[in-house]
Amino acid sequence: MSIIDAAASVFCREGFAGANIDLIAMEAGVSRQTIYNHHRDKEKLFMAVVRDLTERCNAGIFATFASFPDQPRELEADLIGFAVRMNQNCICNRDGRFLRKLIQTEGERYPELFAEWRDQGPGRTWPALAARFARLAHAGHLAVDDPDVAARQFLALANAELQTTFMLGGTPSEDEVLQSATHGVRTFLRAFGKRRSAAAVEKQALLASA
Amino acid sequence: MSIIDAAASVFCREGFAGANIDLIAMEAGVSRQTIYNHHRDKEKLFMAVVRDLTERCNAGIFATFASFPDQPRELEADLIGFAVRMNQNCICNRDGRFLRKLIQTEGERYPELFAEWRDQGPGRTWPALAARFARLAHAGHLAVDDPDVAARQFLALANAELQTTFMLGGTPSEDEVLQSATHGVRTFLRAFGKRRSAAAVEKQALLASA
DNA sequence: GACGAATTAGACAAGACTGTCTAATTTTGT
DNA sequence: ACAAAATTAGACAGTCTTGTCTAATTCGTC
Repeated sequence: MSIIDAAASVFCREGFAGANIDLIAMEAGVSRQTIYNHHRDKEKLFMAVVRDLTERCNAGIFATFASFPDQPRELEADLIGFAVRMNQNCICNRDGRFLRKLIQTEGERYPELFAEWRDQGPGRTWPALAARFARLAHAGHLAVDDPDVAARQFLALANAELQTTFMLGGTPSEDEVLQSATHGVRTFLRAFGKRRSAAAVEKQALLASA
Repeated sequence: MSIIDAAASVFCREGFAGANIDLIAMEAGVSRQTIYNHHRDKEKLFMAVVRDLTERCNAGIFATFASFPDQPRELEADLIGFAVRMNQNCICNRDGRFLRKLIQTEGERYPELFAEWRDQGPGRTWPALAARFARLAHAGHLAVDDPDVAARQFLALANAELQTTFMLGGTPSEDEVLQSATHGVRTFLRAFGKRRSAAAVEKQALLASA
């Protein structure tokens, strides 16, 4: 395991103050001196960890965005799939859990560092997701007035049933993720989905059975 | 400030490992020895803090539940008001912020303590809120199939726009809370509200003006 | 005012951690 | 194979923290 990975793990478990450099060195399989060679001190190491996690999470998020159903076949199923992927690849995975915890626990102590995270993370990802929903609405698949609000509500709904688990730092099971996403997307579509005419439904049923 | 209050404040700011008993004593305006007299050691003090916060938060939550619009006059406005009160009195206030942070930062370290919190907190409040929505649906004001899901989604929607602020431990402004609640309740009602007939709307308008 | 209980300041031992230093060893590039 | 660079183990000083102890002081109650 790399120094940064080991440090992320220990900082998350023990908090900044409780993290022990010797322990990080042990978990990373290097000597303490090597850590001090690469990163001047504990604080610099911590900042490197947050930067690394932010970058990796962003990469994961944008990769997942690429699978957004811009041209949905089955809107509900496609959005549920997207919500599940979002959860599994960006929110419930190691990097996501670690970054969330570090921001929650140490965010107030490092204002400028987390201002950077805010700009690079949510500041870039929310508009990108909102743009997807705007396109979906423009293509006539959704009745959305404010895409920014819709994007936030989409994820809030998809995660609605996972909050308690997230609180304690746990990882929801695949089933829980699927359940929450399914319920969330259904509610989302009850609010923003376009009622299809009876004719359209019949036509689709015919196409599906053919 | 009482010992427990000062301890809550310091534990939140610094984390368990980083919290300094001398600092807690100073902020509480007592000597360190007095703290050791009342609470055997740092860990016992920490547990007392979590228990106290859980109790106070629960009290606030149930007090706020009492203002749930069981017989709504204006469903949207009433639910927005409830969502705002929930946020201001239970989630954004001192106790709510502190308890959330302590659970997020130290939850994994004290499994049995936080199992207790889970039972006493979410385990009691979620069913209570779900029962309110079930009654509202039964009275014909909502079209809800699963009240538990609806309750979770209601709060998730009401807080959808406050997540980033919560992450960093900040307190959203009154305006932000109102905005988020308004958007959230509107979406909630688009999903679960019953379309009123034109006649019903006219009748209600007449009653209101009378 | 007097007596018992609670509180205080301060010293203290024991332990933990950070960050530095050194000298030896290993790895890397050529 | 050799030289430069990186890594290692271990010791070390300095600082901080917890939890205990003691003796003096204050507080509450009668």
